[in-house]
Amino acid sequence: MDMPIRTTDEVDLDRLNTALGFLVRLAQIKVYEHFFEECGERGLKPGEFSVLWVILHNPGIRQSVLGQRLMIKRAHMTKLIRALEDQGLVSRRIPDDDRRAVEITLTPSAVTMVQQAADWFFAYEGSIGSNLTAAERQQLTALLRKFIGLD
Amino acid sequence: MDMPIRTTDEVDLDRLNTALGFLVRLAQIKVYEHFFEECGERGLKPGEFSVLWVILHNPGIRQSVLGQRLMIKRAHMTKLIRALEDQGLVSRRIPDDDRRAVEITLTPSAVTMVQQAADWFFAYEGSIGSNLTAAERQQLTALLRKFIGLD
DNA sequence: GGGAGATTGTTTCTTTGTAAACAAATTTTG
DNA sequence: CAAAATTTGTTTACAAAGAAACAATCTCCC
Repeated sequence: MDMPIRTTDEVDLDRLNTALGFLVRLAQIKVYEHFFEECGERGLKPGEFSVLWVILHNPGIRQSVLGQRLMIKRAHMTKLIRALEDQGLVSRRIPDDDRRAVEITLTPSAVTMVQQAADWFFAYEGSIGSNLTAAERQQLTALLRKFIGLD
Repeated sequence: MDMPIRTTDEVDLDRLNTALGFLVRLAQIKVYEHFFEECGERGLKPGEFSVLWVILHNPGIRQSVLGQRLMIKRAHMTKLIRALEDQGLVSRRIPDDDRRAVEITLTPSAVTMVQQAADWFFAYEGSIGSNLTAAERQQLTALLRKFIGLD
């Protein structure tokens, strides 16, 4: 009778070892855990920051377009924007030429706040993948961009 | 007054373009969407399959070890295993040498089921990243493995 | 041996995100 | 032009996943 597995590195993943979807999921979880270790106390989550950052760089962007680019579903986007509005960070405007749509802008105070948050956010982003060499890191970034279709 | 953004590819992501954590998140969402397009009707989700697959290859594995390897939190693992048990796919055994732990095994019917599911699951896994060349795909896999610390 | 602390799993509560049904406005098409 | 189909955002209901508190067991150390 063989010994059952007791420790993590004994575990045999077999074909899962080279399954791209599986590896991406693990990478995503690792990134998230790493974020909350380092920036958990900052009060701004990765999703919130990226939404604010994109609005900063694309003032008046429509909710639907923002959602498409960040791959956030409409139903969820509504809640995110609503919460940001409640915090006084964004304002919504219904354009005349399409009264279904909503155009989103940062409030003046949010502009400075996001610019300051960018300091620690991108410092954190840079610290991800520190077990890779600079070349590997850049290669991984490029491959992910191509994989996602962001080129 | 400049025109607000109307279409997805006009959106300026600025520094987010090379932010590894952000790209990983997008990749993960893309994988998930792709999975449900192709395999949504199969009745077995990626998380469930990977749990069953790892139990198949590591019979008697402990719940905690399984969770560590797949990066699934204990609280969530309890629910997953419970659901699989309710479907008659796994059985739980409390070992004599540590009566806190739970050892998990596939039921005989689950063994054949998982082996069959592996056909379409890994076919799907192989279809991920079809916009990459074979070399790029392999490179991405290797980099992700190193990034995760799976070597 | 026995108490302090760690590990393992469970339960409960909350957060995050999705799905489906809906309403309003716009576009398409016959 | 008017009916049909589509787009956009919201609401409601639900599923997936994590956090914290807890109970049971085990380990360590005196």
